[in-house]
Amino acid sequence: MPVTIRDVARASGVHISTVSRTFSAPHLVNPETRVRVLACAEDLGYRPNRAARALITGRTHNIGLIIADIANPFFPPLIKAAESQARHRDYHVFVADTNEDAAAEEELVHALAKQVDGVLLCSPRMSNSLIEQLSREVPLVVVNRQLAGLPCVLMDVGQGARSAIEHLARLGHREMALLGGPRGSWTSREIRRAANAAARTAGADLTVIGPNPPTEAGGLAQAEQVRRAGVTAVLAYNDLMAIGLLEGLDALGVGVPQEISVVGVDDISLSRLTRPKLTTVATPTAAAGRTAVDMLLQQETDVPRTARGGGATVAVGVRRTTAQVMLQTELVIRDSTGPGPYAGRERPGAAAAGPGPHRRADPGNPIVAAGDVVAS
Amino acid sequence: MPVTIRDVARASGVHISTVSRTFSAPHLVNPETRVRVLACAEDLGYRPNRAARALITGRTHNIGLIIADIANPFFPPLIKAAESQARHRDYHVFVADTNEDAAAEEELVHALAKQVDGVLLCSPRMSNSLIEQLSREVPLVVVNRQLAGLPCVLMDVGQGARSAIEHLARLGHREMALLGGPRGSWTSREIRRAANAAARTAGADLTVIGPNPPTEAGGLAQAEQVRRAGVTAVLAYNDLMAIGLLEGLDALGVGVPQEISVVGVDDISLSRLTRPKLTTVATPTAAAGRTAVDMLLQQETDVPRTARGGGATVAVGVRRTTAQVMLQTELVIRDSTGPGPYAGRERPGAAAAGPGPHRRADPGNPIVAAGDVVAS
DNA sequence: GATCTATCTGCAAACCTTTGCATTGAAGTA
DNA sequence: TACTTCAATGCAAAGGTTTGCAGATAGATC
Repeated sequence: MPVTIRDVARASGVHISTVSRTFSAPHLVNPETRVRVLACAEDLGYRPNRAARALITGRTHNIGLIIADIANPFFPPLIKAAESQARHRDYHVFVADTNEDAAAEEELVHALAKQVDGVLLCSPRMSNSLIEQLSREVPLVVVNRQLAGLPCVLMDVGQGARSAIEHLARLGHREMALLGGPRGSWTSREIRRAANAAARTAGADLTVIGPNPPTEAGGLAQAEQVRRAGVTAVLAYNDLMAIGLLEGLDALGVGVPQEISVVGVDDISLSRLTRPKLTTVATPTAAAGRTAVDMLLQQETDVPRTARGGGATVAVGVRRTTAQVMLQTELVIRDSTGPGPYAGRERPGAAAAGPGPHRRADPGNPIVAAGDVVAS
Repeated sequence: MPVTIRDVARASGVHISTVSRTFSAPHLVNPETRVRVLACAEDLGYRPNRAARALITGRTHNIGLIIADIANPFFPPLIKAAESQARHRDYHVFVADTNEDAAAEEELVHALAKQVDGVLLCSPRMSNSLIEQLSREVPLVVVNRQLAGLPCVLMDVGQGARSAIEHLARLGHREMALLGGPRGSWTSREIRRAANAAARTAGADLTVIGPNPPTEAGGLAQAEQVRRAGVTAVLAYNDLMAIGLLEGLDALGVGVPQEISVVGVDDISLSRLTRPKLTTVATPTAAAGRTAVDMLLQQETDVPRTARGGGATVAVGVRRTTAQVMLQTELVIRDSTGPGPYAGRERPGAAAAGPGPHRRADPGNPIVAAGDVVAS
């Protein structure tokens, strides 16, 4: 039933290799023949079998995109940017969701390995060593996690957390809490590290609550805990949790930002819709998606697959350049943060929320830190 | 570099066919041999090449899932349900997003065709005839669109729209508006049809505004228009638009539900977070995802691929059973609807929002309408 | 001891392409 | 005319796997 290259060859009276070339190397075939073949192909509804083609060329023109949780609105912009970038380069993106499950991640990488030319691993939850091991099976680009020797796209959440804490300190907050993210998240560790340091510098106390599932429910569940902690400001691992917290505090009758200020991370579109509107650290998700695709495809052209090669084994210690890209974040001040108990006191220059920094439209220009790494 | 079945065969001193059987038909190989082969495979890190396997078996154990817009929170529950159901059946799901673009849809079906065993087409925007044509290339299950001769999973949005209009009429509204969805959407047409009929029955006027992009921005953009229409109640094509409208009305200083009542469709999780909380028609998205996967896999076992068969062409007029499943929807009354200008007047029994129907946890039990269809 | 069975394994074709090399024929050059 | 050059096409191997068939070995039966 499915029409193959052979059918087209028979119909147009040429050899299958000519049909093949009509599609993959048109300049090698006589224009007259070409039109005839194309007509027959069109007639029969022939489409080259990509799997068979991949088997011999070693190129599928597909990219795998593994995501911790599609339901998290943080990811769609990244996905869409990756898809659009890939499309421009004549690639397709297949997305898969792991439900924040490390085992599912590994499973998916294996499943994708031979069906794609590379995999974008977003916010992985598995261990570094496993990632390294998998990277030997299929080209990998890691997003939101730093790994020596592997190409990574990072967002400077550390800087973001620092800005957030400084913003809160300037507003006169001293007792703060950090609503931590999920276990195994590099981003969560970065935020905690930076927030701790910034709090110390600002002379503020920071209570860490967590780890928590990075969802609205995760934030909601800790509202009581937050109130009991006696803090006047909270930085949440992401907007979803911040929004859940907003809800929880509202249910408890706690005023935001009158009694407690809340800051999120990500600047998902939803954060503009809550009441109060959420102050948050904007992360350049779209730029991350684009960059990740570029890095993957770059890697592909650097190290062409040995499709036909066969014979010689690749020498150990091949020099491979792996870049690590760090994208900038930015604090967006909205309505969920307000003056704290120490506003205007002691710390000169600590005014109420002034006309703070503003969100630039998708920064896009990375601070690049590239390095040569000797592959194993 | 990539280790193949041949390497394992060499290492364990057996023929490649034995290695193959060790994985795909273990009972046919001597236990001793099996453990030896498995040990070697483990040692070398061998994983069967799924593409090559698919080439000969005709089965990829992959399912394609084409989605109009991943950023729409309506879809993630459907995606996750489909993934989980597929996983139970030892299948993987690859998701692709089309940005509501009909051309991208077609393109993606072609790209996926030979790499998956079937495609789930969710809320397609392309024409019926094109869908039918594509269904000859790869098994298709259509979600959110009714097509004779193809397996479909539908949600009874007509019934939902009717309930919504009746609810509004009972509350004493007479002048209503419908915020239409995107062009090419079956769901949008269904809602309009049912809403019109229900409004007529209830003696209410219904102004249709649209078509609109099914996004928050789409709803926001029509807020002014809604106010000018002089209506006291609005039914929106989906929650996203309803939420945008809520925002827009708020900006215009129009009270919801005091001045205008708003109803959405979908019951996305966000609709519980807005202020006021959104009254909406809950659609069984998770059940739809599960059902669609089941129907696709059912179809697969009904019509096994002629992997080796070759010779005989399939007879024209093969009898194929295609089921159409209709899933129930349910009105969830929250805070965005309230009494209208005619509350308590004229229509007996029209009280203020009473303890209305409540959301059941994922109905899941479909009303099935199956039929035999003669395939072309 | 001969025959039969069951169990295990090997052989080779098949799936659908791509591609290096060989072949053909025509056009261009000396 | 004899030669080279070039464009267009065919040939056949290769890619990694599955699977029908046949061969081999061992044990069971008479």
